[in-house]
Amino acid sequence: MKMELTERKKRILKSIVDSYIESGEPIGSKFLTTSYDFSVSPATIRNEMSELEDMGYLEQPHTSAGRVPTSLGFKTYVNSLMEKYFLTMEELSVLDELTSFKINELNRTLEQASKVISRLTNYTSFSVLRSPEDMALRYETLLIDAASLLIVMICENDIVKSSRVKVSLPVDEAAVKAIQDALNTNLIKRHADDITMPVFMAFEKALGKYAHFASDCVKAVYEMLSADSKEHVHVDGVTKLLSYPEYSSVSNAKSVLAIIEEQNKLIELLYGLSEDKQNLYISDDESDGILPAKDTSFVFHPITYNGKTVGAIGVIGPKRMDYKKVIASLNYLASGISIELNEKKRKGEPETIPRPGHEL
Amino acid sequence: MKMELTERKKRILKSIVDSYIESGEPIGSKFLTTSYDFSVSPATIRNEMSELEDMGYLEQPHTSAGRVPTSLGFKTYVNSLMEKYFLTMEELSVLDELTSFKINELNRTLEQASKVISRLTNYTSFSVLRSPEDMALRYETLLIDAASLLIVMICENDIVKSSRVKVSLPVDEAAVKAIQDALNTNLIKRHADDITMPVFMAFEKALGKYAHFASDCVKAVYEMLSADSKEHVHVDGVTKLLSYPEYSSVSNAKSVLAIIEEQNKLIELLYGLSEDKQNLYISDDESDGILPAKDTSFVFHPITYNGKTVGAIGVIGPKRMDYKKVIASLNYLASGISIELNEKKRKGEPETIPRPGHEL
DNA sequence: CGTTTGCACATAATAAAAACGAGTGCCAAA
DNA sequence: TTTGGCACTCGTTTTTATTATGTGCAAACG
Repeated sequence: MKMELTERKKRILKSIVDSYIESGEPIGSKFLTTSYDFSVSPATIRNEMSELEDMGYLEQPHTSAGRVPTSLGFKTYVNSLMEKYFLTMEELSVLDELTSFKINELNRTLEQASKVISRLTNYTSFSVLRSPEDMALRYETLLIDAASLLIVMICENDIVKSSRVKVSLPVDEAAVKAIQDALNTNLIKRHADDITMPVFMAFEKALGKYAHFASDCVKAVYEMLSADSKEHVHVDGVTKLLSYPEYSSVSNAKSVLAIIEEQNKLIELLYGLSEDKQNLYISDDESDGILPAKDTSFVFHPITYNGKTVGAIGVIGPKRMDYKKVIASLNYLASGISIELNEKKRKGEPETIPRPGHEL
Repeated sequence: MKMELTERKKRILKSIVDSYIESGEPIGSKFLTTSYDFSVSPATIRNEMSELEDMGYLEQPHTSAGRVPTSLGFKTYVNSLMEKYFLTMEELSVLDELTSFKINELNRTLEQASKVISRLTNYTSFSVLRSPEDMALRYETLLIDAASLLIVMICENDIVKSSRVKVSLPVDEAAVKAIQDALNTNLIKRHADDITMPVFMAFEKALGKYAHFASDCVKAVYEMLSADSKEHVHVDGVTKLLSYPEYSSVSNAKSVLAIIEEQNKLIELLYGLSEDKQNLYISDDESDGILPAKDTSFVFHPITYNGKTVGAIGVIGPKRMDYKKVIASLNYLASGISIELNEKKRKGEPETIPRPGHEL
């Protein structure tokens, strides 16, 4: 059955999705004619709706109800039907809170972004900071006192981690220097699992007469790496989900909360999608396997740094969420963060830019 | 109306609470006689129950139902009636996972503890890391390259933070040294808000000819302090709550989830209670103002370090939670963590303890 | 005087039946 | 191609009846 998506069908579909987003209730033919002025009778609309249903854009919860957009319906709505949303001044000022409150750590920036998004859209939001794979790594060491030294791990993407190492034998500057050199030649792998026994032994050997510090140092590095190499997920506004009728049944609420809590699922999903260059996921009722949450959709936007995707911010909500607003907000924030990152990078080079006065 | 809590009343109350914890349903007189062998008739039990109700230990949801313990009932149960719970070998091994996987940072230790507790008890768990107020503070600085330096903040309680400062004018060892000295004399206050304009100016003055670095450095310190001086809350096993019938109504679920999300409330509550030397909170239906969650209780256990309370781990669940198990688990874990902390402290002093072999 | 027995009363939970209403599908006519 | 009319379906709500459980009380018992 081949069929054309005529102008009128488009308009009807758009109206249905719009109305459904607002009300959450199935949309009937009569409702459409009264509130949208199609200058045709309900019966005509019914015919069109019937065809839209055959084409897979709509479906009926049951015989005697109005119609509801399918996932396909929502997707085409997002991709070609919905109008652009222009953020109001108030909304922009909410979003700008983030960038005005400058934070060095990407980690916390993303958390803040998530908070802001949730507040603005009234959906649950999340942020993911990817593990910085393949980024160059180097170490600095610092003598703190005779019993402890500090190992500083500096990653290409500005992230700095440090760990204080307490040792039982006295250390001195020379030892610290030796440790630094040994670290920088032997422990430059990015993942905690890369530190195998041979690596450890090579490191120990490189330390020479300071080999007795090897164990403590490697342990510290191992901890820093393993804390760093896992993705950091942050979720905000969980309770907001529960305000929407689609989650008024506890079983539904539970399934979506489970996803939120099982953050690995979320990460998996993001990875899968970002390969597809897609950034909208709508959970299908036929449960395509990835996520078992009914009537739920995910929208997210990647955060890039130097062309690489270093994270994402996004929104989780009912399938009928206000996509135009959500997408507009995510775009705005995400590009803001990405720009800031890149600027910071530029600023990082020693270029003798005139400093602004102190701001506190 | 003055009344004695006789032995038999105690036994009846205990039986009721035990049964109610298990079933979650109101307990009737007949049920008690059949399952507990009181060698009296239901009518006698009824009389006793009626008196227990007058005394405030029990209440009836409605006329034709069994009885349910009140908050007072639960409290007396926890304080004097319930038997001690002995953790099984399996349970101990779950708990011991935590200590076997040694982590340096208190922060992550508490998170892990929270995870373990949630898994073991099947309730929602949380951990709070208090802001380290009044702890001594000092700085180390490190030259990274001509365009950036590292400020390391070392706190008495082993927590080390660092921030890389990028500057536009070239720095050298002398400058770094000057910065370190200036920091250690002028910025030793613990809270971000303590950095006022006069403090900043004093710091700038102390820097002498390196005053142009002042702004960037103070900004970095400010960020570290403000990230540090707020409490860190971690919550685990949220979805587990929803399995209990008391949260099958969405409104109830929402109210308790709101608390979990509004972490400030949680912190407030903990502070309030730890002053009272109490560590059990049962949300009263009359809503005593602090927390508006029905049928919910909180149990937590402080984590101490050098006698000071540095945090807490705890459990949130239905009022009828399995207190004996929860309390036993919390005790075990919390004391384990506290001991480890204190040991680490001792180990920190240079005492030339023979090192164990490397463990990876 | 504490305990027991028996019975009436209250009420939540469950089930079944009835009335309602919103919306479609289809057909014949414009 | 569109429209009005109308029967039909099916979820929702309301009503009514039924059942079950546990208490409270009074009178009887040891």
